Amino acid sequence: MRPREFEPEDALDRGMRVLWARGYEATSLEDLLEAMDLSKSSFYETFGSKHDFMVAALTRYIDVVLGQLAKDMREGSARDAIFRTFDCMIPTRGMPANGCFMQNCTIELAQHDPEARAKVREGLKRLEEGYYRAVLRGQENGEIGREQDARELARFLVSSLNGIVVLSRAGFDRKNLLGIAETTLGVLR
Amino acid sequence: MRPREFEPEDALDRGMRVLWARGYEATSLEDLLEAMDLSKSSFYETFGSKHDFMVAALTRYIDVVLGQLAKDMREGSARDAIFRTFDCMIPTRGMPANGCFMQNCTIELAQHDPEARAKVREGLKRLEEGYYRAVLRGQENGEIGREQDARELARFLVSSLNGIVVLSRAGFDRKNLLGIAETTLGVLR
DNA sequence: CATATTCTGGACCAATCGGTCCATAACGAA
DNA sequence: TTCGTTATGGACCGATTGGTCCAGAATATG
Repeated sequence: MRPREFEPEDALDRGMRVLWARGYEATSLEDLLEAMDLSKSSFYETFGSKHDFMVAALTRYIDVVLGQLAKDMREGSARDAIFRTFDCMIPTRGMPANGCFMQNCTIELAQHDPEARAKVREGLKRLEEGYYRAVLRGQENGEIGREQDARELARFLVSSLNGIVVLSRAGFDRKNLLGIAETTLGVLR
Repeated sequence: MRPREFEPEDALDRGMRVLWARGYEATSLEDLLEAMDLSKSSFYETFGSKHDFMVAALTRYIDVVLGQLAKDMREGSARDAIFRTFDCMIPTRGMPANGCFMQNCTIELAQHDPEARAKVREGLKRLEEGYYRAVLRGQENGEIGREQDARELARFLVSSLNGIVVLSRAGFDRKNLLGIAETTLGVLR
């Protein structure tokens, strides 16, 4: 046996970042190979196809990024926890505003690509669950009123996060985006 | 002089719908020509290039769709007017959820394409102005409290609309999206 | 009807696309 | 060191990409 000369996960991460920044269709295989420092045969041997790779990258993004987001939301003040999810998706000034890879895939692929669509819906569901639990926790400890349905609020937060991320990709200032996030939190009363 | 055999605006509209549904990169010139019922030479003679056409389509979308949206918002109850903008961007069950062409361009193009970026920012600004005026009207006639800054609320509404549209493209039910819209309106108190 | 002008269809182009394949290099096991 | 196995680089593929160009069709004008 001859061992691989690359780490599949590292390569996946590097390739994901390219798809994230440029989009699926606008990224050529050559772009991917260059970023991943891989030969064509290694790429196809390991990942199957460009499309398969995109699905793998999306899966990993949902696991890693959204997993971390949901994990960070599990403790402390519900309002703070929720605000943090917004804060960490808002790019700091000067950083590239790549938005959210899952959102990019939603817009570019979800409507015509069943696999991408399924992944995206799974990711959105996980995000909603994270918010749902945070809202419930907030309602239990009195931070958030019980008049509004926790499920509705969770869906509202998923939508709000996506809205902010869209505007970040359009180049809105961090300051304005944080303002929107605060206005959003105003619903939780 | 020989007269044109097609109506440029009609062709622009038909082509725009294809870009809207499939995205810029995923749409080939052949796709466009077929949808527009045009020959290649007529296309290039009239629109210059695929990229120029996309900019023209985006310009027209902003003028027509967002113009209508802003116009419909100018009268009557501010809350109702704002809600209507959400309602009309939420697809009815069974209809294709193409979302918002400007949003699609934001995600797919704004970061790397300066022209698309400029158009998108102009469109978002116009949308914000529409909401701003509606919020001011609401604050003047007592529908909306004066505690919150109208500009902040306008930006929040732009963001919220975009969030809902993203979820619509992900396949969320109209019922849930309307629920999100109502929760959003709850901020206007 | 003749002519000048403009529009159209499609041949044609180089470049690039995603993907396959194989000779060879590089390693683990013996 | 030899052998068997696997990973790698790159040649190669047909299809498609966006774009150019021109011969000829169609029409307004005189």
